[in-house]
Amino acid sequence: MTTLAKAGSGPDPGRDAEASAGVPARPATMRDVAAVAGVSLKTVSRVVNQAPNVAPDLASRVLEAIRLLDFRPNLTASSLRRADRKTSAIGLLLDDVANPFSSALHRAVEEVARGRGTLVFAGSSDEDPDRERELLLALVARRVDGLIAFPVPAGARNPDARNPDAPGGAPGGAFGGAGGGRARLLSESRLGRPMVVVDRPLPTGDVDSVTVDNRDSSRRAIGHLASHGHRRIAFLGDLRTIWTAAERYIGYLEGLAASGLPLDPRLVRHDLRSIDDAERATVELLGAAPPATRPSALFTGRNLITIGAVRALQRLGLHQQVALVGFDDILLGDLLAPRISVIAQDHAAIGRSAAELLFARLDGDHGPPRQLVVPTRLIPRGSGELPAR
Amino acid sequence: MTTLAKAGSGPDPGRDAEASAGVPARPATMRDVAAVAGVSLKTVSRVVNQAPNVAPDLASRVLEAIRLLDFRPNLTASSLRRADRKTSAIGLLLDDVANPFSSALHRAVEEVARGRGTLVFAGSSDEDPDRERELLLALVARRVDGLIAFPVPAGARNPDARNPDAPGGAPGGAFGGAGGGRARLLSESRLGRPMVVVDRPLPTGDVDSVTVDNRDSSRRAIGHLASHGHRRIAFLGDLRTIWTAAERYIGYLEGLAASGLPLDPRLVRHDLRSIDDAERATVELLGAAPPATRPSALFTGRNLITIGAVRALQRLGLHQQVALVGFDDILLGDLLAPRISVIAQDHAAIGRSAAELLFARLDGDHGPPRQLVVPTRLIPRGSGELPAR
DNA sequence: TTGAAAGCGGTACCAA
DNA sequence: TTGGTACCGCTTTCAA
Repeated sequence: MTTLAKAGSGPDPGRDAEASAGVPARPATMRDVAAVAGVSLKTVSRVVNQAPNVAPDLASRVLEAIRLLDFRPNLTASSLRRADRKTSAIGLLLDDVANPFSSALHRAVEEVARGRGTLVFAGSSDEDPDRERELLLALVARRVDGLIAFPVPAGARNPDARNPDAPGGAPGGAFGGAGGGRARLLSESRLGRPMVVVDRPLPTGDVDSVTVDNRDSSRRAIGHLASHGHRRIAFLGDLRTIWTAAERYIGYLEGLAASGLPLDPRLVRHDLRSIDDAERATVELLGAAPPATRPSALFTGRNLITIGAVRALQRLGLHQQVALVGFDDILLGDLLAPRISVIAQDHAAIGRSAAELLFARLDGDHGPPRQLVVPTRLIPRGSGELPAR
Repeated sequence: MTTLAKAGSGPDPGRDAEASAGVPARPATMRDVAAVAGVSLKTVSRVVNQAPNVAPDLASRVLEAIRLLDFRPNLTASSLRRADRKTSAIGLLLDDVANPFSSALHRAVEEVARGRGTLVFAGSSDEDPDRERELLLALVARRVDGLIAFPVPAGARNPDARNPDAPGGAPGGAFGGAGGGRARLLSESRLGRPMVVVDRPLPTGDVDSVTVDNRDSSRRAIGHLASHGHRRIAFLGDLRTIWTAAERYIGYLEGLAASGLPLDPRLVRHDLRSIDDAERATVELLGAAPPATRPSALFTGRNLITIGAVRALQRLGLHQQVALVGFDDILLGDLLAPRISVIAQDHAAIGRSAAELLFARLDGDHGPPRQLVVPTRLIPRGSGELPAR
């Protein structure tokens, strides 16, 4: 018997359905392969996993059957039984997968994961604690090996209290509560698997994190503007409850102090949440006020704010007069006139570091929590070098 | 006995490990919950799945045990046995998750998936057939319910022939071949699960697809420029082997014809793969040539090309003279001077349509393949309305 | 070197 | 209403 034999445990009614009408056939299993190849299930397993010590003729029979049946291994079934329990999948919880910051980080995480044969589940929290919770539970329900997450700030909005039947991946709604209520899932770190947070650390500080030196780089930005003669530098920032926004503001204050400049509260605008907010605030700062109280330079604390500020400057025709340094690079910032000077975060490095840290944990690193800080880079392109006056 | 009883099948050595040292405990199972609650496994299953007809007191005992053990259902185990076999996960194969087009589409897919309790595996093919294949196999190995993919064009590069031990999710390297060689996996559609392709259809045309009306919108763009008096309109496009690039070029030709303009081959540049390529080509078109043969308007076939063209125009100081319409919107295109007129693709609509189509298939829609076409929008912002001369 | 049997964490089916 | 038992596709253990 040199060719394939339909030997083994007799005819296989399950697979026969394949030949019939357009009904999608059940995918072939190792058992099917074993039956067609006339070997045991275990032998198929050995061939699939490239185990040593399989007779060449048996192996080739199995390979042939695999081809014939279009068999593809079921990793979820295998991970269920395997000793290491790994699903070779990780979860990546971003604020918004479509945000350039997030997607650049995503890409870097993907690269590291790929080198480890791992796939990435990505999701957007929209800074909503309920969405964060829902996603986290769905990820854990699928037994991801680990998690990388932008933690949702504690004070974030929560429009409707607890959706009664949220469409979470897992049925049932009784899980994950450490005594019910709106407990923050992330900080509990009771998810039972390694996690690395990015962009901002958790208040508890007991979780691995990767952030940038927000404070120092903001201080440097102010120093940079001051070195070009600016003495009235405005700050435009996001919600102060957001850790990064708060840090950048502190850096601003430190920068003023270091340059011997006084803080003028009239030059500070917090809580800007959108491009429009920023545009309005910029117009206010520059338009209404008497000339003597106007800023000659702006420090914008986030990319959306930078965009709004640029828009306002252009509208007012002041883009060649008022200097600007923005935190976080903006795409095409080098096509504008003047080109926009920024503090660039290395999103790829952040993602790479986070992924490498996570995989180190998965490899058994049980050391104390690590707080990595990735450096930023001040890119002078023109807008930050406009002289005062 | 009103409180929880450690009844059932006696002591549970597995769970006892939890209390010991810092060793991460095995996650609690339904069996553990059953033992603690003093009920059968099946009753726990009923409670978890919110099945009707469970006595309230039993249910609350189970809930209490769930809380106590921090139990979280294992969806992968459940999907293995469940009749529908659904993993509630889909695969999204993009060219690059960090590309704005892709990530906007990703976000839209995520939203639809979320409404269905489904998570999204995202990956980047980089237009590399080997990466595409690797990702597809990894996705199938995890038994995603369906797939949404940017198909890698047939003629795409393939730097090194078949990596001998690619770190694919699945061990072994004998799968997916329809007879070995570099067979295109996507077009075979032998993955055994529903798939929707986006951006470009498959040559075979037998797979659901969502694209935009590349040809018509390009024709409209040319008509738009012609209506502003332009008679010498240049075309700058990507590789002609890419379907979208080819369609847009045809639209360009049709547009010229419709406006009664001759085709001047000297105004056509194909195979531009990067911002730099486009910048160089634009400089060539406008700089070297004698004035009479220079274009008064540019039609750029892709966002990277548009950026390169803008950069060149600015460098040459021609940005207020030479008109420009670009295919696909560019972020911040409205901050430039002049603001850039574009044919905007509705990436969110593409993603939404693709996801809805996919879920319709998952719901049992067995109709013939559908080829959806999403309309585009010509956004006049200034650069496309500069007059000729 | 090969295979039989148990079992991973759940669900389906049927009996009590 | 509740529980027992087989079993999903695969790996592990151990015997042949």
